[in-house]
Amino acid sequence: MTIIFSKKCEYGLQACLYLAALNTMEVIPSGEIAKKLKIPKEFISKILQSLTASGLIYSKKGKLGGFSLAKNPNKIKLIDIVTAIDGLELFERCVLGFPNCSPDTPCPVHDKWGELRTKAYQMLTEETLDAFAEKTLRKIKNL
Amino acid sequence: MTIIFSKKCEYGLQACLYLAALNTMEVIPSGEIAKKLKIPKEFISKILQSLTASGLIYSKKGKLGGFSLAKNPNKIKLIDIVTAIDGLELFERCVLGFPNCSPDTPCPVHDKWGELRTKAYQMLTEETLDAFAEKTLRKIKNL
DNA sequence: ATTAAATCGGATATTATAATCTGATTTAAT
DNA sequence: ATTAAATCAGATTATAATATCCGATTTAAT
Ligand code: FES
Ligand code: FES
Repeated sequence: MTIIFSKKCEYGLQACLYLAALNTMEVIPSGEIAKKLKIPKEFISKILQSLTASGLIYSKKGKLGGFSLAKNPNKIKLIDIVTAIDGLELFERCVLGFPNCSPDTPCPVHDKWGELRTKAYQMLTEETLDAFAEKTLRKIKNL
Repeated sequence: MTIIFSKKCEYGLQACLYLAALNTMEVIPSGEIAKKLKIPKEFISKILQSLTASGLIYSKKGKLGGFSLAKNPNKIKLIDIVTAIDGLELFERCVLGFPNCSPDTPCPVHDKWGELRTKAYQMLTEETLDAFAEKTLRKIKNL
């Protein structure tokens, strides 16, 4: 096994990308999100609830309720979702599992790995959700 | 949560790096490896057993038994250990969890992520265990 | 031969993640 | 008012990863 992000986080990222791609202020019920992304409805529901608590997602209760992004997609970055769900451990931990990942106590691959995870962090940081709309829609079409 | 390699794989990598750093052909009992790396003895024992089955590790049974690398450290790469324990899923899977990661059906970060994981693969591939000996010993000293 | 110390195989326990279920509440339409 | 469809909170289940335990076997030294 090998994971970058937990399933929770993967689904959270997918759902936020999807909501951003829809480019609407209307709320979308979790059932529809689950159907479009082909992921379990109850699970994505829970995840969106927690993102609502984090303030990234807005939710509307009751009939005609659902979820939408809490702010403009050009204000949300992938790293925000990762931080809210998985945290930033990935960018602080030794890739070989040794304790105390730091330049002072480097493991044999610390330098190379440090570069890569910095770039991964940049990948999640430099663009906002609106930049991904087209590619998201194209990817979702093929599910 | 966020993982690159499973604990199994992390410990396997650590143990192989340690055995390589010792630069000896003598076998080392799992108890000593566990003590030096501060990891659970029973667990690393199992992991080394499976690596023995994979042919990366040599094991000697009975009193004065233990484990050593099955070949010269300059013939073993980190990727060999990763492949044996976690497999190569990390380098084939979509980082956002979408199905069908390929240039034909790219997710929004496919291109950037593809570059990074290629470099991660290189990191695990281009050097052999002997190259890591010094740094390994220095890291282990601080545990 | 006996003992001690190790791997080995298989089962078991523990913990974390993933997924589902249940019932309460909210809200819009009839 | 009643109904329908949604979020929400909390409990529960299922599955996988992590860790430990036990008994058998192997091997070296006494
Ligand atoms: S110590 Fe291993 S990646 Fe930093
Ligand atoms: S499709 Fe997402 S990384 Fe390739």
